Amino acid sequence: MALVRASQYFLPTWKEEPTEAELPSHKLMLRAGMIRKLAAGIYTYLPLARRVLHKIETIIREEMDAIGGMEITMPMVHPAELWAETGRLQEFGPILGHLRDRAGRELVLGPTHEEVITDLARREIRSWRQLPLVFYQIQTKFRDEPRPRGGLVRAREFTMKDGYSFHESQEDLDRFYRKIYQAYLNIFRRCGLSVVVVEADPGLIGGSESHEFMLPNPFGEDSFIQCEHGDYAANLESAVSRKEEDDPAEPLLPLEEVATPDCYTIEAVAQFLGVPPRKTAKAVFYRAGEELVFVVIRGDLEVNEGKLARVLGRADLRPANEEEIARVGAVPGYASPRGIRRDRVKVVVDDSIPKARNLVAGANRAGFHLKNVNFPRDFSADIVADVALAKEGQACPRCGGRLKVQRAMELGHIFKLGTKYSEAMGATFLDREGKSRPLIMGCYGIGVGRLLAAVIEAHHDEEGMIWPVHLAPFEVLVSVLDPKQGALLESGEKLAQALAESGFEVLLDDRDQSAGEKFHDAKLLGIPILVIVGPRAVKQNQVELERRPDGAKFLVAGEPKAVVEKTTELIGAKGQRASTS
RNA sequence: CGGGGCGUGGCGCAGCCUGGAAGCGCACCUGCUUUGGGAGCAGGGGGUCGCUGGUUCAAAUCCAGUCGCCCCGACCA
Repeated sequence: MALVRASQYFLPTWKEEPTEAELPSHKLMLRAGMIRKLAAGIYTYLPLARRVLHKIETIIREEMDAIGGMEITMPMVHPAELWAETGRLQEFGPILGHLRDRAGRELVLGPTHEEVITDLARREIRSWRQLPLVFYQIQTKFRDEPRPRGGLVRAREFTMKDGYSFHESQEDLDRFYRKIYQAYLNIFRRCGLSVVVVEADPGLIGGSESHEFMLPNPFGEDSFIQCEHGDYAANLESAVSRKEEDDPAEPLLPLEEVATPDCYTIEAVAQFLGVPPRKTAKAVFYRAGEELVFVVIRGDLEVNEGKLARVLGRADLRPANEEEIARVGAVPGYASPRGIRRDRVKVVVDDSIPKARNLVAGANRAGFHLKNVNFPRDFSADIVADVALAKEGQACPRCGGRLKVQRAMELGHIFKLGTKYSEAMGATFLDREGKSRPLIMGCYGIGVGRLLAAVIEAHHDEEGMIWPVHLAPFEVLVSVLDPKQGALLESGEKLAQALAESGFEVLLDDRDQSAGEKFHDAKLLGIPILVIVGPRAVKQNQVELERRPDGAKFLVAGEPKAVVEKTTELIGAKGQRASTS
C-alpha cells in the first residue's frame, strides 16, 4: 500500500524558473524538486526522481531479463593497469577520472566496463558450453566530459545500464544483436518515446557495427541525418551521402595550366574559370603526430575530421599550419596533389575524386591552377576512402532521396565488439573443435538519467510534467484545499486510504498552503489524477477529479467507493496499469 | 580548448558606468485573518557582495589574478 503525505515528504518545489537551466526537462526537474546540482554535471536525485527512476529501471530489467540478461554489479573504481591492457588508459585521456590509493597505486573511475567484464570473462569462461552469456548492470559512471550540459542530458556522473554479451561465433552475436535491438525498442516504447534507430560510429568503444537509439529533440546533444524516404538514418558524425559519378562518356582531357590570379578559395576559382565547385578538387591539410596529411576532396564537399581520423587510425588530428604545408612543397591556396614531396606527406583521396572527371585543382604555383586533373592518371594516393561530411540536402546513399539533419538525444547505443577486448586481454575459450579462440563480444548501453530527462522532454506542457501513468512518481494526488478544517482533512485521508488500499500509489497533499499554490504544484508534478477535496464540493458531498493530460474534470460522490471506481475507470485497475504495451 | 555571459540572504534580481550606511520581490519565522487556481495585515530573522591581492581616507563598485557556473562551438562511449 502506497500512501505518502506531502506534509511529511521532501517536495521542495520552486515557483520561479531557474536561470541555470535551458531545457524544459532540466527546468522542470529543478522546479519539481527532483534533482539538485552539486557541481557541473553532478546531481543529487531527490525522492520524486528516484520513484520514477525505479520504474524506468524496472522496465529495463524486465526487458533485459527477457532476453537472458543477468544483472550483476561491477566496481566503480578500477585499477589503472586494467585500462592500460587495452590502451584505453591513454585513448580516453582527460575524460577518465583518476585517483590513487594509500599505497600510491593508480585507480580510475569507471566510465564504462568493457575491461572489467572482459577480465571476469577471461577468468571464468573456459568452454563453448558456457556460452552465450549476457550480463548487465545499472550503475553510476563517471566521465569528466569537457562540457556537461542540459542537466541530466549530459552529466559527468550519471547512471547507465550497460550490458555485455559473450558468444562462440559471429553468427551467435548477430542473433543476439537482433534480440537486444528489439529489447531496446521495447524499452523506449514502454517509456512512451518514439525513437529513431540510426547507424553509428563505434568510436572509442570499437567494433564493427553499431546502432544508436535517438529521440529527435531540438535540445539534443547529438545530431543524425535521415533520408526523406526513411530507408537510411545515421549519426551525423559517420553519415555518408551519395556521390554522383561524372558521365563516363566524358573524355579525359589533357592537363592544362591556367593563370588564376588571387583565387585562394574554391568559390573564387570556380567563378573565375566558370565551372561549378563540384568540378574542382580541394586540398585540405592536417597534422597527425609528426605526419602531414594531404586530403584531396571534391570542391563542393567538406572533410569529416572524425572519418579521416578513423581512416588514418589516429586520434591526434589537427589542421596543419601554413609553414607545415609549405615544408612538403605545397603552395597554400594553390596546393595540388601533383608536385608535392610524396616522401613527406600521406595523401588521402576522398572517394568523390575517382568518380569525377576533368577537375580543376591547384598547380602548386602561386596564381595558377590545373585544368582537367584526373585521378589516378595525374596523381597517386596512399588511401582512397570516404572522408566527406554528409550534409542536409545531399542525396541518400541508398535511394538518392533528400537527406535531412535532426538534433536528437542519444538514449541508447548497441555495439558488435567482436574480439577487440578479448584479444587485447587474452579472454579465450575452447570451441567445439577444441581450439582456443577469443570470445566474440557485444556491448549495449542506455543512459538512464538521460532517459528520465527524455521522458519529460516528450511529456510536458507549459505548466509542468505530464507523466505516462506507468512512469508517474504517484498515480493519484489527493489535494485537501484547506487542511485546517478537520472534516476536510479527514475526508481527504479517507479517500487517500481507500485509493491506496485499492492498489494506487497516492500522494496526499495535506500541506497548509493556499489553494492556488496546490493547484500549480499539481500541474508541475504532473500526477495523472488529481482528486480535489475542497469545501465547496464537499458541502454537497462531492469531490472533483481532474485528469492531468487534458484537464478533463469529473464530479463524483465524495465517498471512497465512488472515487476509487472513477479513478479505476480513468487510469485502469492495478493489474491493467502494467507498462507492457 | 576557442567564443559569449554570469557570480550580491534559500530563489529571482537591482545597485557597479560616476567609490561614501547593502536594497527590492518571493521564500522563511511569530501572531491574527484567509482557503477553488501562486491570499492580506502587523512584527521578525538571515548576506565577510565567489575568492586573493592591489589602488584609495574609504571598494559590492576601480585594477590584476584566480575559482565556480551557464550558453554556443570543438569533443563525445
